[in-house]
Amino acid sequence: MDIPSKYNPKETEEKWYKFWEENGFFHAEVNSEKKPYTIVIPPPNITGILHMGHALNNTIQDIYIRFKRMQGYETLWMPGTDHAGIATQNVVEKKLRAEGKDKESMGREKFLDEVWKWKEDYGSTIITQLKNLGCSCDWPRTRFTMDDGLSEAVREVFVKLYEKGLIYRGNYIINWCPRCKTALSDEEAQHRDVDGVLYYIKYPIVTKDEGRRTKDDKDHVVVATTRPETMLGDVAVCVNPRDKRYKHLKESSVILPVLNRELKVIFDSKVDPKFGTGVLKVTPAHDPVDFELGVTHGLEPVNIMNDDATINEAGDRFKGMDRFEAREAIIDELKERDLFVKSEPHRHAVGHCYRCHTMVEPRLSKQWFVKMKPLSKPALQAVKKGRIKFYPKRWTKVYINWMENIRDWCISRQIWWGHRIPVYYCKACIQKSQIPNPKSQINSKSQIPKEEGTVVSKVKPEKCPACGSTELEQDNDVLDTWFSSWLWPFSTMGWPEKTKELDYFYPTDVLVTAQEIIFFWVARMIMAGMEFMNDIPFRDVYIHGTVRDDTGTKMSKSLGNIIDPIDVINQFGSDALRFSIISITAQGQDVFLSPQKFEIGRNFANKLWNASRFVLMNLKEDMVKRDLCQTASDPALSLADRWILSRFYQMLDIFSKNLASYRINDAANKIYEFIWHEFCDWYLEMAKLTIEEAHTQITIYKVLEKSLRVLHPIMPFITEDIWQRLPKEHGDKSIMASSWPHAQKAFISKKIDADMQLVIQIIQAIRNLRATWRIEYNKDVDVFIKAGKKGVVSSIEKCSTYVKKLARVSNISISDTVKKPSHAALAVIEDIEIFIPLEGVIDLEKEKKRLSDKLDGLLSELKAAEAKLKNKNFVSKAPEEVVKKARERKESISTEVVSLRKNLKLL
RNA sequence: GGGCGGUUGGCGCAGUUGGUUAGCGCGUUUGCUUGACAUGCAAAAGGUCAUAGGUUCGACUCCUAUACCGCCCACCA
Repeated sequence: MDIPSKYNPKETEEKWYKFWEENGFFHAEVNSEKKPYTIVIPPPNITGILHMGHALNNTIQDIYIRFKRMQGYETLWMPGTDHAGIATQNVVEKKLRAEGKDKESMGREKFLDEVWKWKEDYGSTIITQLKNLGCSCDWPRTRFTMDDGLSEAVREVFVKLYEKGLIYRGNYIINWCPRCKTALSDEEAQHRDVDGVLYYIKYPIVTKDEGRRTKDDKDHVVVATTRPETMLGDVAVCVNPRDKRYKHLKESSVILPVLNRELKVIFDSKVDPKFGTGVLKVTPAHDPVDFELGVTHGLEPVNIMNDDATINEAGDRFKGMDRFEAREAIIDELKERDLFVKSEPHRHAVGHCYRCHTMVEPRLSKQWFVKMKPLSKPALQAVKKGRIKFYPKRWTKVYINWMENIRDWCISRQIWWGHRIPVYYCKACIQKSQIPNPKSQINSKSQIPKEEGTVVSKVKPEKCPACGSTELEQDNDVLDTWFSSWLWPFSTMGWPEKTKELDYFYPTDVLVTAQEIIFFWVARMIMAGMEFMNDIPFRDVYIHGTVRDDTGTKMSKSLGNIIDPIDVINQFGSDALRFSIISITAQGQDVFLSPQKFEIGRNFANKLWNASRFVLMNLKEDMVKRDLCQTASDPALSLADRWILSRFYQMLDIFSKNLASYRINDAANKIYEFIWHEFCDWYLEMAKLTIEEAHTQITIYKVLEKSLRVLHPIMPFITEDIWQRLPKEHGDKSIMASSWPHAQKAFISKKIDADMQLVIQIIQAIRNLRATWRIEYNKDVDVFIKAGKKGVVSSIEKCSTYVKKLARVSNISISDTVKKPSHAALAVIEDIEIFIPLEGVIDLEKEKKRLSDKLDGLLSELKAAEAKLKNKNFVSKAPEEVVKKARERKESISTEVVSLRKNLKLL
């Protein structure tokens, strides 16, 4: 049988991937004969390129898909990408800017054409890369969140939720990214600790009743703020009603410095007297707490910022300045007017845009929201009742905690790329209607009144249902990308149509994802599944760790600490990447990567390749086409044969159990251990003795062939390549279409394991003696074994050929009563004694001399070490570490002396 | 402020319900080009499992506290 001496991953991977894809092995169809097994891919975004997180995530999914496929399930792995509204728009805008164009002058239609064109050109990079990784996705079913079908699902959901009163439009404080110029959801604003400054500013007091002022009262209050520029929008100052320090302010108002506006003093328990000075400036348009205060105290918000966070006309002479510029300018002015008290460093968490990392601005604006509380209830129940299980379990608590404190979801985005909100406004009706005063509606239980002149519809209505006007305009905003992703498990299968796919493949079996995405996606998918499918979207959620570099920092493009999976694939091969990353990722733990970690997989692939080469070089085709079960009863089977079969079936059992409990690294390491340290290190070496014989031929073939099948989900390419070179006793065209090995408990024998264990221990003991006594590696020795009480004479005798071969022994004498030969080396295993007579094997005199020379050297070293430690100056003055080391050194010398003396005695 | 994770030989990590000798990879030392493999083989050195208590016949494993590192969530301006 023909096999190259070097494994070439690149060539192999291309060849077999093409073979699998062309032969339709990835494709799943509704099949009533088989049970379905479904995974939906967490859709990567079209601007993305494959990173290590993807590599880990998709390797895990591919392992399960291949495993279940071999177990006879109809496996669907649904692939796709998401349109990543903000990210993609940013990328295309940047590209256009480089070409001297901008989206405003192009207009919406033309700009969107450009984005679609960009998507055609670059949007499938990641798909190609997933193929390089070996992913066996059902590519003909590939979906995109802006496909017609999925867009239809989005509109359907919007209308349904609106009609149920779960979608509303309102004026609230939202997170605003001044760079992307759009609203963000709470999840999209990522809190990061920032070294800020807390500024203390005087607000002069205007007292209506001068007579009530005492002499001690100051003529101002001091307000502490981290964002002085927002004072342009102040409408009040607020203190805690129980704060005695500020009782005198009851009838007063204060003057807003800089703008000289008169501000009310209000009292509210929301203010923490312990923070700053206990006086809060109230800026309803630019802070969520202040907004709430504004609502309860009936204050009209003053919006001071444009959409790019520059100051608008409400900021008077600061108009046009950037928010940070304005901050400086205001502080300067306050200092000039002696209204500035002090500033102190203040570390606090500030939201940042998750797409461009710009500091987000809390901003009052009119947006669309989803009311989440009603949706969260069934989703919470599904997890609490155990219908959906998290692995590792601890994420359950994180999920429940978030769900129980869920807040309304801001879903409108002021960008163009995405699903345009299916809402139409009738110009005539809107003019007639009054926009209601903002009330604190977030999480409120009351029904939200629908605005007049607003038509929510999947298709553009011909005319306004109220007044009949045809002047209808669609909302300019688009929906949050996650508003389409949360429907993914069913929208990809044709929902809202009742398709046979949905019926068969839904709910899916497992969702594999990273922790960052639990709130963005997992939680919302569960809510959507319960609401629209009336069923859970998946049964298991496996949360794997985050991929970090070897210093523990999260890998990210901006930090430049990326290890590109494609580089690793080019250098070591996809199998090596897959095996390595799986093997070092313990369940749910973060994984720290460095380039050399991928050598694990490369070396393993090399080992497997060479072992297979050895087998193929020695295999006789006509001898292996036999049934293993028939062979099992063959008395000719040797101890080694029986042992490796016993070990294989134990490994198989543990491997499957580990996969079932999402302990994938354990599974990977189990097969690694088996192939390398049992099959190669021991079985192949022993099999060399009887390689011509039928029992060895069949065993070696079966164990290799089955091991390849077990390893295939993790290392699909190399296993396919070797498998194809094996003699064909099976009709399968591909290993990926072959069946998973059946568990055969009958082959597992603890007795066989123990017998072999003894043989291995004896061989290791003899090798150890050979090394310590410096016996030339190719010199055969005689061995005397005194068997202990356990009566192992016959069992050792039976396998003495193994000992002879693997430990280079010419003669073995075993009995219960062997006497210690003179000048013999001794090893002990429990009550078994092993002797090697050294006369004639090594030069005894020379060895004696070598050892006593060494002993002399050690003794003088010991003397010196002892003297050093007796030196009081050294012990008291030298650093503790040094003294400790000296002590340890002394200890190790004395133990060496003891063993050397013992060995000398033997000579 | 709340929650979670980690602390195991020089380095990076496993250790599933508490049970004989705590494993793996890298690195180190020694020997080996042995007809599958030097991306390898053989042998070896190296750990009081962060600290202090507790439960138990028995604790790396369970409980309590402490320390350090890291992550997530959060409207103290």
